[in-house]
Amino acid sequence: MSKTTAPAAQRSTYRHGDLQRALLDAGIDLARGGGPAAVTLREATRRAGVVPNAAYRHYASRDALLQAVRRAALAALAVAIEDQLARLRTTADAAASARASLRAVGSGYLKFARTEPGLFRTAFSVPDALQGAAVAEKAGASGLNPFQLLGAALDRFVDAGLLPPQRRLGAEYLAWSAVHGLAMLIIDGPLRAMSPSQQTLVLQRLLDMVEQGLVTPEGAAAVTAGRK
Amino acid sequence: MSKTTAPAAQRSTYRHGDLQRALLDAGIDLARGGGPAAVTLREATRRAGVVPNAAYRHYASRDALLQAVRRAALAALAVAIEDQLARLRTTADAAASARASLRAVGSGYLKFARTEPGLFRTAFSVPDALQGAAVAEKAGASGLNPFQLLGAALDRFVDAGLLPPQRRLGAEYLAWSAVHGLAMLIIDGPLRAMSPSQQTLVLQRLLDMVEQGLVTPEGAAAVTAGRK
DNA sequence: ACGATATGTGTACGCCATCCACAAGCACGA
DNA sequence: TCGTGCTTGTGGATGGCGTACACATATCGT
Repeated sequence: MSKTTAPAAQRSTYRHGDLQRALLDAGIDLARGGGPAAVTLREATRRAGVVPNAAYRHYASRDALLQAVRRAALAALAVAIEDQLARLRTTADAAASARASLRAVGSGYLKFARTEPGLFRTAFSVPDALQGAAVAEKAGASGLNPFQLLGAALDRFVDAGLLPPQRRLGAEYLAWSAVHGLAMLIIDGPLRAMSPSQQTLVLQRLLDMVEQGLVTPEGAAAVTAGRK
Repeated sequence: MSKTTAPAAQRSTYRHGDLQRALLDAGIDLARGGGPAAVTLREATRRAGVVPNAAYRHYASRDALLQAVRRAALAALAVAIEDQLARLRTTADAAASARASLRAVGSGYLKFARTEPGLFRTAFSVPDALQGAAVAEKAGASGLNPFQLLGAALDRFVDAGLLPPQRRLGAEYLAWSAVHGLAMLIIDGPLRAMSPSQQTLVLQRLLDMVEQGLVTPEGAAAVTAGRK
């Protein structure tokens, strides 16, 4: 009876359907709660109702799973940024809307870091392989990169004539560094204790100064004139 | 013979002398090579020539040891910054020397991040206790904090009349964020692949823009006038 | 000289990643 | 239709890790 026809219950669970996806989801959930250190093969498989070794059919190692979670976290950050961008009302004033979109990117970035610290930390955690020394960069460049979104906001500054193209690259690094650095300092740095309202206020002032650093004197003059 | 007077060799290793320090040194060495994940109680005790549990007489947990290593790494970063500051030639021009010291802090910060990525990552890694949610901030504030050094550089901007005091706090956040963020992006972010020479060039331009963001229009005018 | 205290040892448990051999389901061709 | 072979999950084992508990040994104050 048990030999020729296996019990249906056992057979139904033997094939999971989409274990790869289930493991990834479990990993994301773990990262959300406890950062990269919390995503463990055994717990992920446990949540998927499967034996630990089953994971190896879909991910070469724990680090491979973590890498997938990292990509997902990065994508989630990008979505959060796009959310903020979508909130913007369209305006005819190119300069104003360029500034607005930079602010949207910044606040989306920060909001994600604050509301999903585990995922944020995971997104920027270091793969095991890189811990020691430099490693040849892999392809990557999957769609919807947060930094690309920030770059797009800078494009609008260039289009609006606020930022001369030859200063574009330096401006990009400044904006990346400022926003990312602020998020890091707020997440686990000396700014951790600040209240959320104060944090957004700091972001506002920081972006003011970034703009002041970005905008070429002539551009700034033009804007000031236009504002009056 | 073996009862009344124990053999000297055994007695000499039973008391380690300064195991606490030895464990910390081992931990620092491990962090240097492999980042925070590499500092493990068992390996540290192994290097100190002692059994794993001995560590618990000096550190309450692995995380406690890691915390000590973090503090040491932070102090090492501060030393690297002071090194760069010490290289500066003294000048009468207050404005010029303020700018120079900001640059020194920035390049010290970045140089440390590049030459000691393991320690840098360890310095800013997150204690286990904080991984999930916010936690009441402990005292900390030990001497020689990198961020205090950056603050001191900004003091000189204020003293030189380049930065109005009421903009001081925002300026501090901008400078922190920009420098720290750039270091992060270079260590494990999208700027990892850049050559060191290009990285320092980016730092230069970034600091230019930070200054431009810092300096009040009147101050800038004064400086420009003075330069001519 | 002796007892309290600090420091290191031994043994053990549970969690983890990972390796190997095996079994169960499925897909496709003889 | 019945294999035959590939994919996916299982079982069992190994070694590393943090950590708890009981024990041994050195040192120090009285």
